[in-house]
Amino acid sequence: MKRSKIDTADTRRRIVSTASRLFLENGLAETGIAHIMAAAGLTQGGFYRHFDSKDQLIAEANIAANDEMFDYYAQAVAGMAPRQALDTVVGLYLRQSHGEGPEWLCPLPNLGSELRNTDRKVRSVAMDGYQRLVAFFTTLTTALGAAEPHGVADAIVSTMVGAVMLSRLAVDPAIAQTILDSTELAVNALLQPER
Amino acid sequence: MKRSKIDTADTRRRIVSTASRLFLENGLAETGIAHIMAAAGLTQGGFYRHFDSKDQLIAEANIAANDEMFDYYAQAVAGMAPRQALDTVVGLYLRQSHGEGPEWLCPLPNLGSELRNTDRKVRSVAMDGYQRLVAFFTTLTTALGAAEPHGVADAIVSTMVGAVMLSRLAVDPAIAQTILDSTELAVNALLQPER
DNA sequence: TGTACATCAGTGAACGCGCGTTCACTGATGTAC
DNA sequence: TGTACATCAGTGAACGCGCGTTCACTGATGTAC
Repeated sequence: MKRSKIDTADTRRRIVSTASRLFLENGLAETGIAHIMAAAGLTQGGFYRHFDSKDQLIAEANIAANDEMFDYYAQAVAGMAPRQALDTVVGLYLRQSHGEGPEWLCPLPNLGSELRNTDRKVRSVAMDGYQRLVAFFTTLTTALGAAEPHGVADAIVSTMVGAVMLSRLAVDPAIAQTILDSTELAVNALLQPER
Repeated sequence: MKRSKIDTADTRRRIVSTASRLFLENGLAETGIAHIMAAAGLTQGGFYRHFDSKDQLIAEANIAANDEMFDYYAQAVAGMAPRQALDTVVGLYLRQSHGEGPEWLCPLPNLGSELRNTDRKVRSVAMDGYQRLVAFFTTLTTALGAAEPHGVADAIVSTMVGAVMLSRLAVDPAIAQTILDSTELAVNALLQPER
């Protein structure tokens, strides 16, 4: 039966956020429409009242994931000095969905290689997330007086993305932890002023 | 009809190397058995004379990909001093299957997030590749007198894996190149002796 | 060394399954009067 | 404000398709004598 506009908008948001979580946890190919809709408390037939295709949902779910991560950052570093803000964000990124860490997941390390075989639209959403991360860190490295703020920001992002992807692939939790620890040391080293 | 033992072994190797290339280029889920067999000049029915399952082929294809990469490294750096060897391997890794670069692909950045949802066996093959990369770089950073050779090697590998994954996701080739360039700068910075 | 036969690599069709997508239907909502 | 009707969110079943896997069959190879 028809639903009120408010209910309809709620339902749509619920589908997107459920999908975002399932995609990030289990991968795009592993997560079917029927599974997403069931997890959102609906049946699969209703999906196409809200979205044209699975690809459209993938794009929106990635936008939502990025927005959630950056909103979290903005709140977490409000009022902090640049160096403290940078360390905080690196720590949050590396601890994403790891026990005590924040609950969001970044699409880049979690879906990375699967995103390569998607829509142009989805890829550009993913790269937007990348550019936002680099811009965020460039602001901080600039404030810290780095000689090449953009290059350092690029390197920090690549390192974090690689480290999170590898640590989630590791079967042995000790290896996963070592990877993350080495990344924090490396970020510190990259921020030492040039000699 | 039955084939000679030599032909049979040849066929098996051809299937593994064809599969390795297709998996790395197009992803595990995108690459079907029928597609692999056709690319190897066979029909899909013959697949199960050589392998028990697609998962077994994925594991073997990843082992083959790792072996090819490390054989290439061993040849490329033979006789080089540690610093030159390290720069050479970083350059080769970052230029994998990019125009002028080497033709192999490393499973970590190219299949990364897809490997997380596979067999325990496949995951451990992938992590073996990671450990071999770290061991390779640890030997070099130790020879270079780094204060924390293992930590630096870890960071170099995470950075390279993240950078290659991101550069392959980038729609814009200029961005892809910037990511790779920043990575070479970062590796240099990580190798500066501690102050 | 020659012959008769069992083996098994490879073929091509078929299997069941899960996927994304479509569709006829239901009935509360929102609108027109 | 009240009523009659069109809209459309959501249901549940069905669709076609491609996937991994199985199977009966073929005929050259390798083996036993």
